[in-house]
Amino acid sequence: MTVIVKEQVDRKRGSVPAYMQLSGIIKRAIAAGRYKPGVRIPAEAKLAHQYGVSPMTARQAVNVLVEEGLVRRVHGSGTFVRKVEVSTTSFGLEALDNILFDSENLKINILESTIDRVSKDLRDRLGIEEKAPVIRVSRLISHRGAPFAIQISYLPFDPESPVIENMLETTGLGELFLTKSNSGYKKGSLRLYPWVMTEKEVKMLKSAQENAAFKLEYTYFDFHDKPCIFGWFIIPNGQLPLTSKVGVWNEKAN
Amino acid sequence: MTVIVKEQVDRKRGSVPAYMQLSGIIKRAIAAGRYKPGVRIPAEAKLAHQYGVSPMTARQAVNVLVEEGLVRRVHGSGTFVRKVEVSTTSFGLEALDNILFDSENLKINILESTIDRVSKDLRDRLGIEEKAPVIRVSRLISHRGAPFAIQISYLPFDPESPVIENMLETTGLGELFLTKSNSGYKKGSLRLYPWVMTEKEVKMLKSAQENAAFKLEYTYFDFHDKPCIFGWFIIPNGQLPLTSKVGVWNEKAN
DNA sequence: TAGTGGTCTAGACCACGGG
DNA sequence: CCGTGGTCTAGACCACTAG
Repeated sequence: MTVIVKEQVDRKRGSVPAYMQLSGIIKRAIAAGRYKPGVRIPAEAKLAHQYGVSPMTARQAVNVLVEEGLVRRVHGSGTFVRKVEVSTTSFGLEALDNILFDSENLKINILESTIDRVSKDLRDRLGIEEKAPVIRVSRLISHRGAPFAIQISYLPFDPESPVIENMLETTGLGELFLTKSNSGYKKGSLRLYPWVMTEKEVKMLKSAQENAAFKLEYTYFDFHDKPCIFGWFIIPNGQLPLTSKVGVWNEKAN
Repeated sequence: MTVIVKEQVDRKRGSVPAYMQLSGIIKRAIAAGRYKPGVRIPAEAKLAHQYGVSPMTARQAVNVLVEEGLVRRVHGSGTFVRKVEVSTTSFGLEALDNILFDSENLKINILESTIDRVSKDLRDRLGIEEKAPVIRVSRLISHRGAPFAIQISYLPFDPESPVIENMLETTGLGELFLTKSNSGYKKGSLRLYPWVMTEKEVKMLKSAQENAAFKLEYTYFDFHDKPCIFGWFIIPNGQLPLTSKVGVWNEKAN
């Protein structure tokens, strides 16, 4: 006969926090199928009482599961186990960040740098007036000696700002979007597309076999909500792993 | 002379929760550039005292900003305003979900359905033994009358399970991954690639001008951690908007 | 050692949902 | 109405960082 011993929360000093232990207990119940998708898990007050913790601590435990996308709170009615579906998926750009901030292994070549009067569409994106000039810079970004991506950026030309020199001086991508005259951005908006590279792009990026790529388009705004840089990266397939996990992956760890 | 009146937290019943008001106050300070990237915001205890709320409430206010990626907590040293960078970006698949669960406007055509002995690579992904047979189903998914995506899925063939009928019966994608013999998945792993469509794919999806697409690959696991479905979607460019916002976008709203 | 965030208590009342 | 989650209190002690 198998005796199921109810898991307890261990309150010794130096142990894993109580709320993490409790969230682990619930997570294991979900992973084992004891709490099935769609069913309600015990109320927070009940969890608190059963495991001898305070309501706030029980709540914090449930918060962990909410943030992991495992359960959904419904005010007034309960907390329910979610189905494992596409919905909770999200892809982060940490991988891109790791490369862009790895300044030691990063090399940036300016391919072209021009001042142009550009299309209406582009002026709209940058929020600038009638036929004002715009700087266009295209760069080849290499990482660990291999071509990694192409970057195009557009920004309004301001004769009073030493922006061009800064743009051209940029060696680390930590400051890629940053210039000395700008202490940062207030906000940004990004969009990801699939992209078929042109022959020229394939050649520059030396990805001979492959012409599928991501196009990552960005617009960043200053503290007056004025768009001040617009552009995109072309990143060949294989350079930027976009992965995501859903459901219960770490039920063992507390 | 301009008098700056310090914002207060309004504690009337029925008003916005105190922690949301306080997070809004801090957010506006960041948006206005009063708290610049890299600098420390006031300690939680200080916030609690200054705005007349309890420490837990002040903490909850800061939690909001942490979740929005605006600040970073450093244990023992403080909470700091983050730069607006690529790092905090993440792309969600809600848009895909909205289509896949919009069963009224969804139509699914089985293009092909076969039982094969497949390559070692594929058997490894499905965690099955030596040359065991595998079901392959390819579907054309249409939404509001227009082709939306192609889906390929592989799953182990089990003669004792009525899986094939279920797969073929599937009309709504809510149950696309689900079969009657399966109450759900424990976990899943997804990966997004750029993809250049073949002529055949372009023809089926009627996206004449365009052959750039996303390839969304998935593996889902049952409650024994056994991979039980593997496959991918081919989604032409323009069908699946992947967007993300970083930085301060809603400083007005509390 | 002083100051920070991290955890936790033992309650309270409110807002919401469904019977 | 009752049970649920949502907000909130007024503290406590611990863990960590930096001077």
